[in-house]
Amino acid sequence: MAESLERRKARARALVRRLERTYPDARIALTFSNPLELLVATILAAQCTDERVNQVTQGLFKKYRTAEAYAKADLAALEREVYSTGFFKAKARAIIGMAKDLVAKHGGQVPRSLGELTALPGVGRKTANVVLGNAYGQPAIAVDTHVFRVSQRLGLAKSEDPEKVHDQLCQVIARAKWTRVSHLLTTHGRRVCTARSPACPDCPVLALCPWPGKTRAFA
DNA sequence: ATCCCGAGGG
DNA sequence: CCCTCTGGAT
Repeated sequence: MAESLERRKARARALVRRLERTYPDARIALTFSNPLELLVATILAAQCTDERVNQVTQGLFKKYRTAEAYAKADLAALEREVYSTGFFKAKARAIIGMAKDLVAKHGGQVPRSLGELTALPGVGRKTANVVLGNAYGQPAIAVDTHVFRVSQRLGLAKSEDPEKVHDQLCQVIARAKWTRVSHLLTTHGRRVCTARSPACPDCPVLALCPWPGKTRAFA
């Protein structure tokens, strides 16, 4: 007999309440409210520290201020500029391709719907949801590896498919809380519920956690 | 050595 | 479903 939806929602509420009290300062690490800047910064953030993204974007955002500017950018030059964030060839290509699409199909503006965002080259489900939630104030859960892992361990989602995890989270979390929960789960994943050696003894939701592997890293 | 606030391609 | 792309942190 599977846990009922109402039961799972109640569990999720308890978890979120506790995380909310533990991480009142939880927020997205890349705080660009400008949609284009947030979009570019989020693309650069893949497999890269926030510090380095902030470092690289400082110069980048002075040079490129519009989608048109990125669309006309020299590929080799942009590759050099984003080099230290890793995946530099793919990222530079993605940014230019995305910008060309913004100019050609959206008047140089960053669109506001999930479908339009993910249709942009280089923009996937995670990046699109970051933009929706943090630049446009729409309820949106961005499933990065932290949110995925923490959701699995806390039993908020069961699937191995990130897409389904996203949907299961949306099912169990109140819509108004989506963006906030995204930040809370990411913060918890970075600070405590880490991939390799989770700090279970210090975990604020240990009592609510059904993960079979909990605390064993320290046994 | 292994993983990471991903996405596209085969 | 698998693989690849990359530097950096641990």
